[in-house]
Amino acid sequence: MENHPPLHQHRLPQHLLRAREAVMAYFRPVLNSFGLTEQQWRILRLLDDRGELEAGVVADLACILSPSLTGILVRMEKAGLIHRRRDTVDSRRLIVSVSEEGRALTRRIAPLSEACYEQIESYFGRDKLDQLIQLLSELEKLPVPQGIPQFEAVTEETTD
Amino acid sequence: MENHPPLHQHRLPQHLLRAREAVMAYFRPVLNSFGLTEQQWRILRLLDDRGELEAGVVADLACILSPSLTGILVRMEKAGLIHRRRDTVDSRRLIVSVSEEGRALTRRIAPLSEACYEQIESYFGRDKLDQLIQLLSELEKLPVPQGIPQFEAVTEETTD
DNA sequence: GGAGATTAATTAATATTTTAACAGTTTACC
DNA sequence: GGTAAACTGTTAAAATATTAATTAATCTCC
Repeated sequence: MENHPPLHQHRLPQHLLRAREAVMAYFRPVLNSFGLTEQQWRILRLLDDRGELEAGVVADLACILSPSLTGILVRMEKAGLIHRRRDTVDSRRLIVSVSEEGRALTRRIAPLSEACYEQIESYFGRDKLDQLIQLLSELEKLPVPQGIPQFEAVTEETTD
Repeated sequence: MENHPPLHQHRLPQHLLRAREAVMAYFRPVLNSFGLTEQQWRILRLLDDRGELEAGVVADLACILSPSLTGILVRMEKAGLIHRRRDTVDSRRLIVSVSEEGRALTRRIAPLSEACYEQIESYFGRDKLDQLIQLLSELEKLPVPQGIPQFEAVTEETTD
């Protein structure tokens, strides 16, 4: 029967936001100096790692909603970074892959990205970094909330 | 002389993004059902906690850049959630405070927010939640990167 | 084999992000 | 006392986010 403080004072989303902001302060200038946005870099690395992917998969993995993705992919193709084509079997699907130019750019940026990580590690420590990644990986696996159950607490009869 | 794997495979920013996405999946429907955006909710709670604040402070604490904040505050005032006024001493400064209507809305939402946290805790565990918050708090304190040192590796004369 | 449900991507409309440039105030310094 | 520098917020323009509606293709099942 312990009396815990309210959980919402944890401000988990805000901490995640601010932590990301602190980290991105290191990476952003590098990406921008190559004319890339954060989203474009996420997509480039994804395609470089996994080969060609369906647009929907890119959206999921890169945390970009499909309406945003449509425009981003168009601009990236126009910039020569990727190729877009329709799936021959199911022509609803859009298949995306990195171009040679995009791959070359990725290779140029990778060492600079690694240098950013080393700066961060030198301040934050390898152990805590690993520990943090581990916790985040688990948190990402949170089950999708079922049917807005939050409202049962409000719409159900008040039994007190 | 151990050979660590490349740090950039950690993908820290992406993990922070996806973790936040997983968490916000719980909160977003609640906020949206009250017609609030994430940013508006961050601002409302900030003002409810700390009383009236300068716009610049709101921007810092809520992780919103000032150009975005300008429009958001105008719309929030139009919606009756906040008040805006100029500082009488230094008329450059904009003072923002929550309205009665905004405060009432905050009070209605707070318990639903708490319910979301409890769902998340029941899955993730109190210990790991506390541990994660602790790590994030430290990461937020990363020093601002100094002068884009990443480029010394690229702009220096190629000696090969 | 075809009407209706489902899926994948796109368009539309509005809000927010991001970088840069700008305008109005205040401060500092001579 | 006046001017340049610094500060605070705003506007501008392009990109992205968000929700809803739409299009096109596939699937289901009768």
